[in-house]
Order: sequence, then C-alpha cells, then structure tokens
Amino acid sequence: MDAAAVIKALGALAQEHRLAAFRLLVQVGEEGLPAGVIGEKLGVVSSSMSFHLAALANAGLVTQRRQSRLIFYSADYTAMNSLMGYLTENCCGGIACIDNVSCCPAQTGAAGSDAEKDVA
Amino acid sequence: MDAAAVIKALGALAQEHRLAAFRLLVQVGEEGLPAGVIGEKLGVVSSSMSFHLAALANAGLVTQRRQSRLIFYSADYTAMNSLMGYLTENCCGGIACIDNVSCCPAQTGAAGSDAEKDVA
DNA sequence: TCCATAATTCGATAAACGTGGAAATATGGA
DNA sequence: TCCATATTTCCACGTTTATCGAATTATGGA
Repeated sequence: MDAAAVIKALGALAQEHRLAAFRLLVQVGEEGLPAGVIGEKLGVVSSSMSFHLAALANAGLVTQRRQSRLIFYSADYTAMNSLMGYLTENCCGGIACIDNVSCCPAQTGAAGSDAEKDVA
Repeated sequence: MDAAAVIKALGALAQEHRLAAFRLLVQVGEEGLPAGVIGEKLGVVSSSMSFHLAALANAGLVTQRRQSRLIFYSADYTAMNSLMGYLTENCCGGIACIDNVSCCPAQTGAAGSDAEKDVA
C-alpha cells in the first residue's frame, strides 16, 4: 500500500457517516448490508449514502455485490489490514514494540492471523 | 478517544504533506524538528507548512515547543496509539486476532492496551 | 408491458480545504 | 534601538466536499 492509497483510505474514513458505515460493515461481517439498510440505520438519505459508499469503495475499503435488486456492501478486511500495516510501519516508530497487527472479520477465522505483509 | 477525535485525526493524516510531515516526525523521535526544517524537507512554503502543522496539532497528533527562535514539532505517540486502538477495536472486527497494537517511539516501551471504549 | 422498489447519477448550493504572497508577531544579536 | 531570522496570521483564489431533491438506471413481479 503506497502513500497515495493510504491518503485515500484515511480520507475515506475521516467523515462521520463513512466512519459509521464502515464500522457497521465491519460488525456485520462478510455478508455485508444493502445500501438502503445502511442509510436507514445511519439516518442518511439515499443519494448521500450512495455518495459516501462510493467514496469508501473508491478507497478500496468496501466491496459491493448485487443480489437481485439490492446492492450489498461489505468491509474489505484486507484493505483495512494494509492500512493498519502502513500506519504501524510508517507512523508508529515502526520497530519492535509491535507484536502483531491484524485485521479480520469477527470470529470467522477468515483472512486473519498472519498479518499479510503487503505493506509498502 | 471518541469518534469525533478519530475523525479529526484521520482527516489530519489524510493529506499528502501532513502525512509526510507526521512520518518525518515519527522518524526523528521525541526531539522533533523545527517548522522551517520540516517545510524545507517537504518542499512546502512556510505559510502552507504552518497551516498543516496547525492541523496536526489541532488533531492532537503533534505537540509544539519553542526553543529560542525555533518551534519544534514532535509526534505525539500516545495520540497515535489511541487512534490505532480505536481502529483496531472498531474497524477491524475488534476481537481476538489482534495480539498487541502499540505505537511508541523507537524502543521506548511506551504505553499501550488502553483502548478506552467510549464508542457511540 | 407496466409498475414498484433499490440504487445511482445529476444539479445546485454552501462550506471547508489547500495554496502562496504579504503583513504581523516573537526572539535574539549587534 | 535596529535588524535579521523563524513562524504564524491574514487574505484572496480556486478546488474539493457534503448535502439533498429530482431524474435516471437496474431488477423483478403482476
């Protein structure tokens, strides 16, 4: 993950509704939620929500998949992992004191525990 | 660290020159660097640099101290620690798979594991 | 085909951001 | 006191953001 991607990701999370949406998606796990449900839970009108979800997707933090009439958004744990990796390496002294920083969905044993080091 | 502070911190880091400045300050350690040196290293004119450093300070990510005519800026590792803690807890599934996320200057075994859960 | 639902795109608007030159504010030395 | 240096503050200026209503684009059912 290079600096430009990191800035994009940080910028995507640096907004009330987007941070809330991302947190929500992290909580619900792999399956994700339809755009409408996210907007409803957050009290954001659909066009605004769409704008924010597009920003998160553009930053690579969420993925979308259509299921009939609904478009489900899911948190991309790998991207969040990379972001955490970059911050740890570049904005935290980097050395020693960090044992293991890994970002994975709840308990789903998915994508986790090995801290895939694709950092810049 | 509450959501508002997190958004402020993320927003502060989500900018090319500010991210570069913060990384630089993390590298040099506790002592920090004078505003002028930072601007020079980054190729940013003083008024702009001042603007960005103020943003980082306002977000609590850096501290400033005057030393004669120079104003030294230093990375605030505790703040970065809190930010990492929030992201780990709220944007990473939170549970298990994270062993230890700590942000400290070089080897200084600084604080960690506080993660104050004042989430919304 | 026609209609309803889900979501996005478009348009306008107000606010915030990033930039750099110029002026103002410390601080220290001659 | 006067001057030089370091930094910040002020002031435009143009760009990007966030918002929300309205129009548009999928999708599926009757």
